[in-house]
Amino acid sequence: METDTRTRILDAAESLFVRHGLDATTLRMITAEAQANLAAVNYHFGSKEALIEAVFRRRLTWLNEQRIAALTAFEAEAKGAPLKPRQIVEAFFGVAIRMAADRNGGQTFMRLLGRTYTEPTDFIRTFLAEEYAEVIARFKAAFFKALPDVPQEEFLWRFHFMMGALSYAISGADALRMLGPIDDTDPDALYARLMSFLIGGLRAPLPEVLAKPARKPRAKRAA
Amino acid sequence: METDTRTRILDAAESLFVRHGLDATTLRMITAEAQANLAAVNYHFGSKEALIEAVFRRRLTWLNEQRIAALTAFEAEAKGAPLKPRQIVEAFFGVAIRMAADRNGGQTFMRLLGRTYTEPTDFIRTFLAEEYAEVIARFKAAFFKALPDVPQEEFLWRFHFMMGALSYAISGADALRMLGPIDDTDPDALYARLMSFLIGGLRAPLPEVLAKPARKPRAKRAA
DNA sequence: AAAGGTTTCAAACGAACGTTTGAATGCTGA
DNA sequence: TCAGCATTCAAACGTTCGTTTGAAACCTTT
Repeated sequence: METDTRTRILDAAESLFVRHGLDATTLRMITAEAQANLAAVNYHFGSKEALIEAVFRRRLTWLNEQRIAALTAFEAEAKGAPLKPRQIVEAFFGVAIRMAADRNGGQTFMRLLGRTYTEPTDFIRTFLAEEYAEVIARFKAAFFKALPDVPQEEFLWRFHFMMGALSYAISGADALRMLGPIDDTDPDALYARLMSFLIGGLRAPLPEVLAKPARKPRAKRAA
Repeated sequence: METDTRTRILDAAESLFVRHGLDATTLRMITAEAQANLAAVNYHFGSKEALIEAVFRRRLTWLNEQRIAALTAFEAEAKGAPLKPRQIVEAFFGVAIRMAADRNGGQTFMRLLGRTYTEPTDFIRTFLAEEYAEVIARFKAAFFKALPDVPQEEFLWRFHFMMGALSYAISGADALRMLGPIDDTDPDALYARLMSFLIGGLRAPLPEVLAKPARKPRAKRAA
């Protein structure tokens, strides 16, 4: 066998989680694809939950380190001056898009990660919150410094929307095909498209609802 | 009992699907919350899959009818002239946001819907594609007419990104809390924020990768 | 080559799942 | 009032899940 059992299980689990979801993927499917014995999962990882965490940790830790490294590089270059929003977006989302383009497993993993942000399962939420704590703190600080005129709450929402766009850009390939025939094989084009969209949304004029009017501020008769 | 068993099951299922996901929600949890017998699900719906479809169909059909009605109203008003992009965005995303603000079940449902776009399960994908076919066709046509200068493929991607932002705006409330303490109780503010972001992204300048350069068009040394 | 620790394996475990059954109960129209 | 259909109910069905077990196989070290 080329690689050891532990790695083969991680690869098979990652791939199957993307295709069928976490719950619908059984240990029997995983061990079959990994050409390992059923008991191997519990031997090497302890439980299915622990396996899931291991699958995420293997790449997510690295991804967030890359993000922080990219941000740190920009900050060193700026010598204390605020960064340009485009640079911060690049450090956070660009790194992710690039990892999603990596044929060596990164692609599979990012599709999994994208649809896991909104996963309701408790232990996953807790796990993700821990893994993201540092990177979120760093990027929040950088953005607040770069956009001092944007209210912080306003920015957090926009960051949230940007995460949604990223998530769909990466893992919504199937949902995308619902819209019509489309080419999603060119990672450079995807990178350019998403960055352009994100910057556009981030720099959009602020909505004028910062103070709440009477009842319905803009009750358009649309529906 | 106030409502009939069928409706109580639909309500309980909807609520539990949001909290635990489709797979992790068992028929026993549903019937317990609905104060119904376990066999009632199979009696009234036939199977768990059929129940899931019923939960979605109950509100999704209505939502898409509202979207088409809103678009039709704008088009009648415009008398053959292209709509303003803002109007089309309003008709598609505004209606969804408004439904997500509706306390009477719509809120719960939209959170469920948001995280189901990327669901990998086959029968759900097929079902959603059918439910969306008409509304997608109508809105694609309207957008192409309104933005003749934007390449169609480019627009489809932006529409896809916008769906991602909408999805997170509605169902990513938990993921949002990862970013810090934030108020997501004001639907009018959410509406204004998302619309502003979406229009900004939609109208962003086109990326300059429409023709593919040599190898790496912008290989920034970011990471 | 024997010992000791690590990894694999086939088999089985109890628990929980969706579904089915057949009898009991409720409701409606003649 | 009572037949006839619709609904509810407790119980059980067969399956599949994650996990455990104890022996076999493998690999290293002396």
